[in-house]
Amino acid sequence: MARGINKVILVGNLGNDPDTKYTQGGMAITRISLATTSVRKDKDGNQQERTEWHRVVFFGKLGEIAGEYLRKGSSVYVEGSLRYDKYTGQDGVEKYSTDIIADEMQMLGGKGEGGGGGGGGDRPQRSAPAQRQGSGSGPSRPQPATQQAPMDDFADDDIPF
Amino acid sequence: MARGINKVILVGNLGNDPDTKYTQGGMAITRISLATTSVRKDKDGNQQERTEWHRVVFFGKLGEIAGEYLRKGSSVYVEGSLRYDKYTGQDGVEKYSTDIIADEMQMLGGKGEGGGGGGGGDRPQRSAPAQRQGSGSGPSRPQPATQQAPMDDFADDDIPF
Amino acid sequence: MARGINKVILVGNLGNDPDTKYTQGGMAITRISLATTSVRKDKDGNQQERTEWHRVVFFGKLGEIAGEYLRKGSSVYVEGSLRYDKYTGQDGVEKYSTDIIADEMQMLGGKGEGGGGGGGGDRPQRSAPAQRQGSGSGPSRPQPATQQAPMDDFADDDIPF
Amino acid sequence: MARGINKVILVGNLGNDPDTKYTQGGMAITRISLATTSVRKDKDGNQQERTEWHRVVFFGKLGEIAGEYLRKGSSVYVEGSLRYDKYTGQDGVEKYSTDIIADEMQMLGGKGEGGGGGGGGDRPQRSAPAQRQGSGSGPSRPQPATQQAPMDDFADDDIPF
DNA sequence: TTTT
DNA sequence: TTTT
Repeated sequence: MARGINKVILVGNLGNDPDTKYTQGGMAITRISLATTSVRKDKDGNQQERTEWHRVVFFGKLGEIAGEYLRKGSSVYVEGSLRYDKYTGQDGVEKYSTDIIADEMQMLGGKGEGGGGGGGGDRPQRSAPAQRQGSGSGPSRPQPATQQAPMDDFADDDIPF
Repeated sequence: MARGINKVILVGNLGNDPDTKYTQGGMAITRISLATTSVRKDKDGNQQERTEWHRVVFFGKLGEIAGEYLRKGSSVYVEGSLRYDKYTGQDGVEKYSTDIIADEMQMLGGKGEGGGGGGGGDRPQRSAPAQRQGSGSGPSRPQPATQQAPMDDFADDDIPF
Repeated sequence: MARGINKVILVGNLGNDPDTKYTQGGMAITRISLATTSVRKDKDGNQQERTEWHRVVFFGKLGEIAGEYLRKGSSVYVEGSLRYDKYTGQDGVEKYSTDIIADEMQMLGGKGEGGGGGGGGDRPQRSAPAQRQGSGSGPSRPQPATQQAPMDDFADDDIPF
Repeated sequence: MARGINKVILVGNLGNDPDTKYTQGGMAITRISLATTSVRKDKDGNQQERTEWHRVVFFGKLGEIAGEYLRKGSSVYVEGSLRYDKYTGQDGVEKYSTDIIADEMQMLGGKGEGGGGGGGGDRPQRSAPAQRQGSGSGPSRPQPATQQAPMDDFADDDIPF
């Protein structure tokens, strides 16, 4: 049984096109970088902005939809949970990453929306991924994420807890 | 104006007593480490548990209340927003931290509840902090948190965005 | 595809024991009345309390768990969505009801917790409902709920949208 | 102190232009009717849609912003709490209403967005309400809301709990 | 890196 | 009554 609640709700814009990969078992894993901006007045009365860049991960069916319909600039609602990971970088140094594992998504329009797009968290008929990419195959765009974490070879087991 | 929604909702238990410090201006900053556990069945049908340790930060009035009433083991509801920071460690290496900046809190009872306690996000009359601790004063308990970030000297400006 | 987000998050206490019924198809439908209280200071500086009584409905597996483990006084976290219904009362007058259709639940302890209880939103092994109750069977406790709506005969189709 | 959590999160579209009134003390009270639609497959495999119409109320500053920037068709994020009211209709019959008392709002664009609009939950400089309407003054558009509740004369005290 |  |  679960103990506790771990819930994240985001509405923001993508800083880049989604990055979709597939596990050896064929499960889609799509990553996006999502901006939310807040404002406060500092003590001098000036407007101060601060943008957080959230690393959001979509698995499976949701990963396919996200990869197909979201684009740089898209506005999206995401619901999910926080996952903290620890890994050893190529430089041998321990690093930490924070991801939001999405379990619900809804497109909200906004600039960057692809051509025929539409989509949503519950889309009934959607096309299959255009093609399977083996891990490591294809040009892997640089990740703009705040916290870099490697994500190259997936087991099918690499799913959100 | 804010652009986007950045909201976190947690219900979990404290891994340690809260850690309260005060800015030079007297503002309380309380940190807790909050556990949430989820379960899934792996492909062999075994129950697999995974615990996330969230770093939650309370500022000002909420920081005083959290520091006074929460204890190791306490169960608490927290609402806040995600903040990602980047800093240079003492070893000169760039590091990243993720905090949940709380803006609402509610005690839920459970083990670890202090003596007369009570408290809540809106508690009307509460006592002032017992004493000011200069930064760095006192034994700083080891944090069970996933991601270590230093937090020693605060300006009064060091408040959530 | 869904259009929009309709989400409710509650933490509160049950005003009565749960009321579980079963559809002809054997699906459990459990209703609880959940209290949340807020406080504000009125203009005279007096504390003013106000309690909302939420009608929460659990279907299926969650309905069985809720009926088995929740009790009057139990503290519980509920996540769900709002559903507004319109029906004609026995007096021939049109009436309206508002329900929260739960899709997640988590017990938080507190007074009223049953004997061996435990439970949670994801409990793996739980016993089947002790017995089927035909609609109308058994003493139907008075509901403290704000808005009364009849709920006697269910089709198996009477499930949350 | 508050006991419990009572939180609603909505993303939807307005079915009509907002309805703004002012209390005698000059506080804005804006009401909107917000649609969220969900879909499920019935047992015959057909897509079944269901739309909920939420009555959302904005008070004070937020009421002014909502009244000024939202329009029929606008897409909006709303966060608030549930409030159930009971009143006696003009026919002498007791009735019930459910409102979401908003405490955060964010425009999401979409059709129906007014002219120069913009706005958001935190908008720094915004114009004052065009004019004060005494209660009862002006043609009060019919409310499209699901549950009708009278709302004519406000005391300044008529604010969310 | 987004967006308004 | 909205929207996709």
